[in-house]
Order: sequence, then C-alpha cells, then structure tokens
Amino acid sequence: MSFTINSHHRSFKSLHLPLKIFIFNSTFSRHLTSCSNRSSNSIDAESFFTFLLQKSTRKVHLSQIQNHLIVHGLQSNGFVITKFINRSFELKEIDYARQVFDEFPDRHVFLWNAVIRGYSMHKMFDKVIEMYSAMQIAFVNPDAFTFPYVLKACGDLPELGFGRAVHAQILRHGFDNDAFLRNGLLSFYVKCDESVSARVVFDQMKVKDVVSWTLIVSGYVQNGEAVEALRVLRNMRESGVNLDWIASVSALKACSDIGDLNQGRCLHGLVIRMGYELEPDLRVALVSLYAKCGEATAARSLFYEAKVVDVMLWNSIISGFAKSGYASEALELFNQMIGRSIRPDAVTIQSSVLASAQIGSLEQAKRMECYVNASSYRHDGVIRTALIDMYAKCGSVELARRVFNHTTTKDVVVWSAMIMSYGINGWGRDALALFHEMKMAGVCPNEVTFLGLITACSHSGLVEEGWEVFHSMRGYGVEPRQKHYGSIVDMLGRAGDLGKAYRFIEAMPVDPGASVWGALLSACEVHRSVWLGERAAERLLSLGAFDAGHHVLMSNLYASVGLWGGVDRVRELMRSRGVCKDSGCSAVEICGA
DNA sequence: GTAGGGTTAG
Repeated sequence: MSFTINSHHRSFKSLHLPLKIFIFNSTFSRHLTSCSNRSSNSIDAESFFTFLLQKSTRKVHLSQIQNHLIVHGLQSNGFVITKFINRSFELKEIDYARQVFDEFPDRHVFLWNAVIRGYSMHKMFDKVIEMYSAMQIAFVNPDAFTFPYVLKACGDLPELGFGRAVHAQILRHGFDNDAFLRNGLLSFYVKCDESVSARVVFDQMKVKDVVSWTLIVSGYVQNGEAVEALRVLRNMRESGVNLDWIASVSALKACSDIGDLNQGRCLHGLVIRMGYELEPDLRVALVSLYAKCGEATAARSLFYEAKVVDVMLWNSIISGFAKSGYASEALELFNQMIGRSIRPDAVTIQSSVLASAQIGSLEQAKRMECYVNASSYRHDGVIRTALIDMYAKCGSVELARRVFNHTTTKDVVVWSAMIMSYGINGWGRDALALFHEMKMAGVCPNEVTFLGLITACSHSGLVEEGWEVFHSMRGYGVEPRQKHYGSIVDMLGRAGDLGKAYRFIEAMPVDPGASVWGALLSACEVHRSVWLGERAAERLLSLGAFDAGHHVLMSNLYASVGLWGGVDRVRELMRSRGVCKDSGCSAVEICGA
C-alpha cells in the first residue's frame, strides 16, 4: 500500500487523533495504523482524511470520521466535505450524504456538483434536477462540470422542456464553445428523440469529434433510419475522423437493423484492421449482426472464440438466432447456458420465450412458462408480454389469457399483446370486448393496440368494425401509420373487395409504403386478380421493396390463372436479381413430440 | 469528477 503525503494549499496543524476510537473493524484499523506509523509527526489533514474516506466501507466509519472532522475543526473545510459526500454516495449512503450537504454552511459549486454527481450515479435523475434548481435559487453559478450531469438527467427522464432551459443557461453562462458540453447537449436531444434540435446542435459544432459523430449516427439508428446512419458514417470518414470501437458498434447495429450483411462484413474487416476485434463489447455487436442475418456459422465461431463470454454475448446469439429462423438453435444455446450455471437475465429469457414462440410447439411453450415461473423474473412485465405472445403464436388463446389474467400490473403493452393474441387467432369479438375492458381500466391505447384491433377485425371478417376502429384512432390521439393502412388493405383484401382496397390506397393521405402494396399483392394472389396484382408488383419494384416473398406471390398468381409465360418472367426476374426463395417450412406437433 | 455503443416483449 502506498500513501503519499500531498502538500495542499491549505495550512494545517499536526493532528493528534485518538485513533483507538476508529478500531471497530480490523481492516479499517490496519489502514489507520499503517497510515499513522508512516506519518507520525505532521501529516496533511486533508490527505489523511481523504485516505481514511477511501478506506471506509461502512456508514459507521463515515460517522466516526465526521466526528473527528468536528474535533479537528475541519467541519467547514469544503475540500474534505466534498470528498466526504462523494464517498458517502459511493457507499450508497445517499440520505446521509444529503444531510451532510444540507448542514454545510458554505456551499461552493464543488459541493453542489458532488451531490448532483452522487444522485446521477444512483440514477436519481429527478433529484439531480431538483438540486440544480435549488442551486439556482441559492445563486450559485454552475460550472462546466455541473451541466453534463444535468443534461444526462434531462435525457434519461426524459425532461425535454427542462433540458431546453438548461441549454439556454449553458449559453448564458458562456459555455457555448465547450466541446464537451456540446456533445452533452447533442446526447440530450438524441435521447429525447428531438432529431431536428440534435441536427442543429451537430451542424453548429465547429469541431466534431468521434463522439459527436457517434451520437448523431446512433440517433438515426434509434429512429429506425439505419440507411441515413450509414450515410452519415461515410461523411464522418470523409471528413477525416476515424472510427473507434464504440463508433463501430453503432455502425454494426445499423447494418444488422437493415440486414445489410455486405456492409456489415466490410465493417468487420475494418474493425480487424484497426485492431478492435478482441474488444469484448464489440464482439456482441458482431455476433448479433451475423446471428440476425442468419449467418449461423460466422456467429457461432465469433461466439465460441470470444475471450470474454458474458451474459450479453449469450443474449446476442440467442436473440439473433431467435429472430432469424434458428429458433431451435437459440433454445439449444439457452439450455447450454443453464447447463453451465450461467444466470440468464431478463433479456435472455425474453429472447428464449421468443424462440419458443417461433418454434410453435405448445409443449415447449409450457416448459418455457414453467422456467419463467420458477425464476425471479416471473413478475417482469416484458417477459409476461412475451409469454402471452408466445402462447398466441402456438395457437393457445386460452393459455395466453391465463398469463394475462395472472399479470398484476397491466400496461398498454400487455393489453395490446392480448388483443393481438385474440386477433391473430381469429377471435375478433373477444379482441373488441377486451379493448372496451382496457378503456374501462383507464389504460390509453397506442398505435400497437390499434394494429391489434384492425388485425383482429381483419382475421375475423369484421369489416364494419375494422373501419370503425380505424376511423376512431385519431380521436385517441393516435395517427394511423403505414402498418395500419396495410392492415386495412389486408382486411378489405381478405373480404374480397379488391376495388375498395385499391381506392383506399389511392385516397391515402401519405405515400403508400411496401407494407400497403404487399398487402394488396397477397390479396390479389388469393383472389386471382392479375391486373391489380401487376400494379402492386410494379409499385413494390419502384420502391425497391420487391422481395423474395413477393416474387413467389406473383409467380403463384400467374400460375393460378394459367399464365405460364408470367411464371417464367418472374422466375427469370428472380434469377437476374439474384433472389432466392426462402425455404419455407411448417411444423405439426403430434402428441407433444 | 464531465459526452458516445452493444443484447431488450406487443
């Protein structure tokens, strides 16, 4: 152990501490003895107490130290008290730290920062904001270290209005050229989904470092604009800023979001050239990319060759496999994990429940529910939602409902999942009744609730009711989106009213997207409407969204009316565009096997 | 003592 005696600017007297009083803990007293032996005559009071604070591990140590500060007249030494407050927060003695602060007469900005930092450390963001406000009332000027914590609090809560006011105060206090704070502001606007303000802050930056670029890239990724994110990333490299490993993580996430395996592979190569391939957290992003894109071999080798295998790495491969048609592999890995006594977390379980849903086996679903019920996550809202969805996908509305009934706190997501469960299984009336019940319970519907309701009407032939739901959305403050329009087209198409579906698309207030034309195309396939099907296919082609499934629909449509020339044209198109038909499969469970 | 990332239900 080394203990250097610092010479601080403050003067001090030789200390005569009755050290025996400190002897309540052998480790703590050992430090004290060692310390006092080394500096027997005169020691720096501040350094001594700083050292003591570092070695204290319990509240009783803190209160002993506090007593001695008083004895030695250091109770109003701001330097020591700041350290004292920092250590109290580190030891999770939050109320105690606050009490010391409240009782301190001369509150310098450092002291305020210590309390604000402490609350931030414990994610008590409302307290951060409360202290920042109190600081202003006390006429203490914040410094460059105050704002980052306050901005983080505003971003995490999120508290857009307050954050905007903080932005104004940063300008007023003359910190507008502080590069660190500009990145903090950017982070705040990104977290609040304020892409316009984020962009303004970003564009006004004189110096954009890799952090600034990473923030704006992750903002686009968060917004579902992965293509734009990758474009910005190219700009970054063109402007001479190199990717570091964190920026690479965001870039890889953008690739996996849009399934751009080629660009992902290029980035992987770049990452290797830059020497980041062993970075454990980057490996999570790589495994996730390959697993989500269905590159099972690549994902596995990266996984098994990893030096650090933490829960997140397990999660990345399990959830990636669950989403890319490798559900049984995902469950196999989940079992391996349990076999090796590695504790799954909520994300692991969510992903494994999803994998069970994809498999579609009721027996597996029941096993999964048993596992959840025996775990500490049995009341986790997200996992209960996943269980409801799982049973619905395995065809058991009753078991989904049982999970729903046993869920104590039902948020809008849980209600929506149950409505969707009824919907996809054709229990339209029950979905509508549950929606009514949900409103009675005072829960506000969101866009997914309406998607579930329209799906329910669509799958049950309740066309009138579906229209009614669709037209009522805005009354609940929910703007219809592409998926809702697509779902209505699907509903009209299933009912055989292709003309009405087409007119509905024509009258849409927003440009119809791929989901809308895709819904029309599949309705055309069912009802053998070649003319309209060709219109839909043309639009999908021009949107660049004519995928393998659409080729198959078109080919089947031509075949169903005997237009074999059309079938050949589609086949030729598939060959020329390098599209492969995804191998489809269906599973039937017999006696639980 | 200050800013960026990855796994995550409907």
